[in-house]
Amino acid sequence: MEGKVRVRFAPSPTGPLHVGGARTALFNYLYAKHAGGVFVLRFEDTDTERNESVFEESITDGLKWLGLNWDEDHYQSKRADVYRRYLEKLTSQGLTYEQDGGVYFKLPAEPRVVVVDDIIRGKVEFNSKNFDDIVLMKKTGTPTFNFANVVDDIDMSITHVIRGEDHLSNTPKHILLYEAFAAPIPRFAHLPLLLNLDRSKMSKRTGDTAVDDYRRAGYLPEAMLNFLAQLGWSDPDGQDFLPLDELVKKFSLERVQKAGAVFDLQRLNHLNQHYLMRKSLDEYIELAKPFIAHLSGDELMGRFALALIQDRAQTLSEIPGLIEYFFKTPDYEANLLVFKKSSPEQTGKGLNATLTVLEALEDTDWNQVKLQQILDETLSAEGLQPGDMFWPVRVALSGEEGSPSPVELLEALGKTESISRIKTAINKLV
RNA sequence: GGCGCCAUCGUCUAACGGUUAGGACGCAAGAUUCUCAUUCUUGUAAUCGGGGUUCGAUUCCCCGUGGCGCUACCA
Repeated sequence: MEGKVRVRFAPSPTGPLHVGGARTALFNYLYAKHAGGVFVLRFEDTDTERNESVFEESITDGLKWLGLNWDEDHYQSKRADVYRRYLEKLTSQGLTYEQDGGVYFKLPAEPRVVVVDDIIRGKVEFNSKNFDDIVLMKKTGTPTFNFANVVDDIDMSITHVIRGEDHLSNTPKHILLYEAFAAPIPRFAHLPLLLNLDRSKMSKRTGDTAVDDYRRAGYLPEAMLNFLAQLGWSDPDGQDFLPLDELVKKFSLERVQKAGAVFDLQRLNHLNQHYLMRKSLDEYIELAKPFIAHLSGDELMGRFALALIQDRAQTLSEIPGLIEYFFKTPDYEANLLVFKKSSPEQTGKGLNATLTVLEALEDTDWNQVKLQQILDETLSAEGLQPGDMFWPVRVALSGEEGSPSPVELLEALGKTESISRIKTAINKLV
């Protein structure tokens, strides 16, 4: 029987959690959970110059937000004794030497071919004659990435190394170290890189690359998860929307793409809107709260407003812009009141007729069904076109070219405010 | 420069040698008695080039081209 699957996500806390890192973490998580294995989080914090604890928090917060819970965590900064012990194993075999205060690993005297057997890419051959001796310990006394990474993967019994393709070229050096330690070599899987629109490596981008940027912009974790999962992997059944537990069930490294994948925001937006629209109103309100804290007004009306725009926002951060006019008097040009197929005269007629019937309407009848009925009746009684009435009433209430329908707005705003706004519109028109 | 990886619509991708090369995003048009959004329908658009292998290549091999990565006492 094979040993239990153990994978690791090994970020260095020199920056906030990057979307590429999140994708790597996700694939590790999916592979581990699919196999009933263990997902290890290992901070590779040996670069004391660039490490910051805020970045550790960014990484753990980001993983938690996405629901990628880890089973163990480790810090390389706390494992100096381990590296010293492993270094001694190599030194006692005469495989190392010191130079300029650093410790180096001697490459094989005779050049040889090192084969990386990659799950995604197949067998990749490298010749050791193209490498330089490997630095194991810096003169500061801390281990290098190449050394600490391999030692930890051995020491933590990592069975599968799933990481970005940018590490493929380092892998033959790592294999040489595994061999020197007479340690079992894990399976490797090098993931395609995430790319900018211009197909350059995404980590070099200047815009939003941190997971937290997207969280703050109002993206949902389930949308981000779905998006990242399908950057380099595809569901065998062609499903576009899969929750995390479904991803776990269906994931396999065999279906991972070899070519780099462009991070296309339009697709993320689409996924986000999809998940946003399907939230219950109560959930939606909770999600929206932090984004609309600055808008004050009647709570019930706020609830109405959010219900009306729920299928219109792609991100939570768009919400305040979409519901602002519910909370404050809209500002717009008078000519916006006139529909393109109408005239100022007809528009005025429509608004005045509407005002008259609304003022006569009992408070108890102030609901969408009744309002729609009454407006329809008025329309035919006055011999008006829909654009002579529905459009200007809607603009009078919202001040926007695009918005929910007039009866929805009337119900949400209530009688007093609606009538006030329609009067304002009539005055604007003359 | 050296070493390595990669190559299907604009983008994410499907098609374990035989399909009218499929889906999704985007875009365009239409329907849903005003707009926007939603929903539905339709349309748009791809196998990088050249050689092989094969009865037959998106698929296998070689060359070219292009993109990317690595080549740090960064990870």
